[in-house]
Parts: sequence; structure tokens; C-alpha cells
Amino acid sequence: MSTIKDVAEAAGVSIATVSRALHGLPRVSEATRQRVLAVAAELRYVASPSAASLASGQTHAIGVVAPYINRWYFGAIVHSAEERLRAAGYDLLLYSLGTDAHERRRAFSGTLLRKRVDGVLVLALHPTTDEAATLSAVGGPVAVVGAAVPGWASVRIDDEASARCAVRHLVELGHRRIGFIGGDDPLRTPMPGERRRGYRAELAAVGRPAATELETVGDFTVSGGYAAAARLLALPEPPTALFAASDEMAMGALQAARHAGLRVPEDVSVIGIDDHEMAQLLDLTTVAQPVVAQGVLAAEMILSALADPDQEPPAVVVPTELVVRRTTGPVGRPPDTGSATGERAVRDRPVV
Amino acid sequence: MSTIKDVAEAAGVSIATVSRALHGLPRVSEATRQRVLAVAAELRYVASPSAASLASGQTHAIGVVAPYINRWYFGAIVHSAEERLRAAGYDLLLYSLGTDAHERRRAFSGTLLRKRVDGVLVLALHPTTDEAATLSAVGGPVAVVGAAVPGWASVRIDDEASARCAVRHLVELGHRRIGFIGGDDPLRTPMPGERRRGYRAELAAVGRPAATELETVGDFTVSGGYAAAARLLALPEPPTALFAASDEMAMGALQAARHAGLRVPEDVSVIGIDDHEMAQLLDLTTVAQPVVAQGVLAAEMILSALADPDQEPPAVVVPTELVVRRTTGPVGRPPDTGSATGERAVRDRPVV
DNA sequence: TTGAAAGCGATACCAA
DNA sequence: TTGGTATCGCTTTCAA
Repeated sequence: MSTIKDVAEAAGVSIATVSRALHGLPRVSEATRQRVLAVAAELRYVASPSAASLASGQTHAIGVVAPYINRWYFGAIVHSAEERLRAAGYDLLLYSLGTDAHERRRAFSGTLLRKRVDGVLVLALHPTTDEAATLSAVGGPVAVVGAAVPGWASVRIDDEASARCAVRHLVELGHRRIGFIGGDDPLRTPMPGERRRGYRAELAAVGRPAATELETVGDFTVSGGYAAAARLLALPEPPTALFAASDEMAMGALQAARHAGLRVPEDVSVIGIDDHEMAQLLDLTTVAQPVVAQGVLAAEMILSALADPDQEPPAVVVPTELVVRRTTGPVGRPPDTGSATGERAVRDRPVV
Repeated sequence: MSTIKDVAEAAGVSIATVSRALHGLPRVSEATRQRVLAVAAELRYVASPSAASLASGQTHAIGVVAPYINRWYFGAIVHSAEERLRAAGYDLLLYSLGTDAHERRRAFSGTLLRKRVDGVLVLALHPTTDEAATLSAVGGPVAVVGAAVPGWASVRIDDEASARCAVRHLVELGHRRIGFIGGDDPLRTPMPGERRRGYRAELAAVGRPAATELETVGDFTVSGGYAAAARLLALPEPPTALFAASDEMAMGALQAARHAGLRVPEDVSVIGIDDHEMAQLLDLTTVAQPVVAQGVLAAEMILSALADPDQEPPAVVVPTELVVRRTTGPVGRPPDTGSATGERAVRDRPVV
């Protein structure tokens, strides 16, 4: 494996000149640069990242801290962020933590990241004040997706407003008894709480404050949504509509309704949040959030902070949009497939 | 940010001793070790990975080269492999290439990985002989999931046998006119071809060689599966069953059948391969492959090769299993929900 | 049991 | 326009 020294010798110049030539820096004659480039290519020279970062203090790597990588939301965001970061010459170091508190501590303490990355992308994790402080101490800029953290750049949706939007859609269809499938908070994100707050607020706005028995926990998985919906539909006075705080839970709810012998949306309406890639396939009505845009934006925030560390970190809230498909309909009547059901409503095109 | 020198001074020893103490090496008295450990903790010392790898030649990082990260199969494998590798003290460098030929070239040329990782995990990508050679030249061990490459460790399923298993299930249900939804090969993987071969072989075995019009292309996406199925079902003499080479395509096929006004499985049976996490939700019959096990196994192959570079790289084929749910049934009769439909059949439990 | 010192392979400053 | 060289922070060998 050739080093910069090999290139220097073969090109008949010093290593300093090789370095300059390869980095496109000035103070190298064009002739020399070409010669160095040719020799480097010939020797298949690749600079050692370790040596380069030891000398320069830059790693050209961004750490991605996420609870999961194998879920739609996270996969989509990591994918779009990676594309943007790689185009800018950065590598991605992946840290998916699971729900393990110990791993979380390691990641946020900086033990894993210090001296290893130039910046950090945090996904859907809300650090405590302490955690934010220690992770900031790692040194580089931090951007977070799905939460707002003082001092960090952030991109997110308005979770409370999105929940209100979903519930309002159901209310406009005449529903008054609406079940909520939320989640507990193993990762201490504020998101579940905010979506619940939106649910309650919108119900309160129509004078039907939420009943405790209508709020359940589905922990953001398909099977959790199934179980929660099954419980709600088995109530003495079951809800006529279900609002799940994520599409994955809504999909479970869909199946639970079918297994209970109920037609969707004739007997029960179901709405989610996300616009998961399978939502269209299942005809699920949902409040769509732009995941790709959030990933790209977060990546650009990091790049921008890297370029100019002194700027104020931006906090962007991206819009969501109600997408009406076929799992929501008027209460107690056959589904309305004709005219619009709400001014913000977007009626979705069929697959393909 | 403290360095090893700070720790050495604070502990009143040399940096060599600090290094030994921190690495648990011998030739350090227990008392000294404790003192160094205490001082290091106090100073929140974290060794610089760049300096360490420059000096030792080891990066403690594994490169993951995959076409996508935001698809079920890849997310699941990366997740399980990461867990295993992190437990062994390795970081993960993510390289998801998309279908871009240029990115692919960069990754396999070693430009991205040389001197950067100790080993490489390749997912579902089949390198050319040249690519395999240059990636091997990167230096560390390589393990591949979903393909077999001479000289590399590998874990995979038997794609042809899995396809035969799926088709045999349909044949045993009485189907003779069976449509195939495969995919072209943007990433030059042999997998699609092998599944097609299995389809043809099994049909030939019952004396019904495949008709060209029954073989379509769905490019392994939901919408591709939808379009392919729609085409098949619109044939003058449509198939009574559809075999999709992946669950995602099968899900699209399911929807296409419903949109065509056909009942599944009464009018048309659908089977896939994978056992995608949503397959259970959709009651999809499929041939399950163990993704978590494949990820862990591949990770362990790399670790093992790192520990002992001289061993012969293993090539493991993991078993698949037919999982009968409710999208396949006897041809031209109402679905048989009673007794078993095949000796390898596993009847799936309901969700939750 | 401990320390001194020679690299590892680059970057970047200062002279020439 | 070029080269010499100090430096980054650690690992590892060899002496003490």
C-alpha cells in the first residue's frame, strides 16, 4: 500500500508538494500537479484517513445516532442524509442504539464519538440537558431530526398540529368517539406526548374531551397497534374511529378491525401519521410528513455549520399534509368517495 | 480535550505505561493500573482513534456496503450485524450505493475503504471478478450476505430451492398456470436469475414448462409488483396463482388483484419470498428467510477472520421455510383452512 | 515494572 | 514554486 512518500519519490518532488497537488492547493505549478496526479493514480495511492485526521484535526465523518435503523422512518432519513453527506465528501458512522439505556448513555456521553466525527446527526432522540451538554462537548455541530433542542440545529414536524389535523379530519366526518393509539416513551422523545396533546386538544375544541378508556398504548409497532386497536374495539361502547400516532400502528389497527369482523371505513375509520411507503398500498388515510426532505435538510444544516461554525443553528418546522385515502369515511354511513372532505384534504392517486 | 500525555503527567507515569494500563496489557502493576484508570476517568480521557490506528494499523471499523439501507431486508441485516460488531468493539461505516454505477465503482475500487476499515460486509451485491479482486486488495476480510463469492466468507439462502418450494406449494394446491414476478438486475446480483430458474425447474418437474407470457418483471418494489401483477391478470388466459420473487412485489400483486376485483385466494393465489415484517399483517403466504441470523452470522465471520486470518472463509447456506398464511388456496375452490397443505408447511399464528 | 524513543502518514508552517 | 520539518496522539519495541 503506497504512502505519500512513495508518490513523492516517484514524482521527484517532496511530500509537501504532493499534498498540495492532491488537495488542489495553490503554490504548485500546473506541470508538477499533473505529474503528481498521474503518479498517484498509477500507484493507486489513497491517503490514510487516520494520518490525515491526526494532522488536520478533521475526520471527514459524521456520526448518525438513531434508535433504530430497521424502521421505515429512520431508514428513509438516513438514506437521504447519507446521499447528501457523501456528496460533500463525508463518511457516515452508524450508531443505532436500540432501546438499551446503556448504549444510549455511551453514545451521548461522547465516548463513542469524541475525536471520531466532525459532526453528529441525531434522529428522533430527545437528550436530557446533561446529555445535550456532553454531546455538544464532542465538539462538532449537531443536527437533530424529529425534536427541537436548544443550541442544536433541528428539523421536525409540528407533532401536535399534525395530530390535531388527523383528529379534525375524523371530526369533520362526523366522528365524536375517537380512539387514540399512542405509545409509551422508551427513548424519552417528546413526540408521543405531543401527538397525544394534539388529540386531546382537538377533541376538546369540539366539546368532547377525551375519555381515558379511549387512550391506549401501541408502542409504535404494528403488533402494538393491533393489540391496542383490538382492546379499543372490544369496549362496551367502541369508538367509531381510530387515530394512531404512527402509520405502523394504524396498519396493525386496520388488521385488528378486519379480524374483529368490522369493515373499514364503513364500521370504523382509521387514520395514522407518517405516510409510510406501505400506506398507499393499504389505502391508509394519514398525515404525511416529508422524510426525505428532513434528512437532506438536516444534512445540509451540518454541512453549513461545518463551513461556518458561528452561525445561529436553525430550527425548521416542515409542513405536514392530510392525505385522504380509503380508511376514513363518514360515521355511520357508507364511505363518501365523491367530493372533498376538507379543504386541506389531498385525495391520493392509486398505486402506479 | 485531554490526551494520553495529560493522563501520564497527572498519574505520574509515562505514556507507555498509560497505554498498557488502559489496554489491560501485562507489565503494569495493579496499583499503577488503578491509578491510571482513575486519572483517565477523571480527565474524561478518550483515546484518539486516528492516532491509534495510525500507530497500530487497525481502525476498529467495519465497512458496510449495501445497495440500500431503507429497505426491509437491508435494514434488518445491518441492524443485526451492527449489534454483533459493536459488542466486539467495532464501529460501522455505512456505504449505501443506490443503483448508481459510479458509486458502485468507487466502493468496490477500494478508494473509499482502503486504510479506513478492518473488514467489509457486503450485502446482496455480486462483484465482478475484478471488483472482488480490488476489494480484497483493501486488505481485511470480506463477508457477503446473499451471494457466494470465491475467497470471501458468505451467508445466503438457496434462492433456487426457495423458489421451487414456493412454486411446489402452489402446484400442490392444484395450480398449473402460475405467473412469475421477477426483477431485472440493476446491481448484477445472481439472485433474481436463480429464483426464476427455480420457478422454471419446478414447473418443468410437473410437465408444465413456463410460458413466456407468464414471466414478468417487477424490479423488487411494491409498485413494480403491482404493475407486473396487473399485466398478468389482464391476460386472455390469466394465471390462477402468482409467485413473486420478493414479498414487497407480492404485496403489490395482492393489491393489484383486489383492484382487479379478484378475491385472494379464491380467485387467485399469491405467494412471495422473504417473510417481510408486514407479511404477517397482510396474511401473505411466503417462503421465510432468516435475516437476523444471516446478519449475525456474517458479522461473526468477519470477527473470526479478524482473529485468525488464515482460516478458510466459510460459505454457509441457511434454510428457508414455507409459511402458509391466507393468500394461497386450492385452485378453483374456496380456501382450505383446515388440514395441512404440504409436509414442509408451517401454519402461521395470528398477529400478537 | 517502567520509561525512552522510534515510527505510523499525513498536514501546514516557514524558509528558501 | 518548492522543500524541510515540526507536529498530531498513539502503539510498540527495546533498555533499564
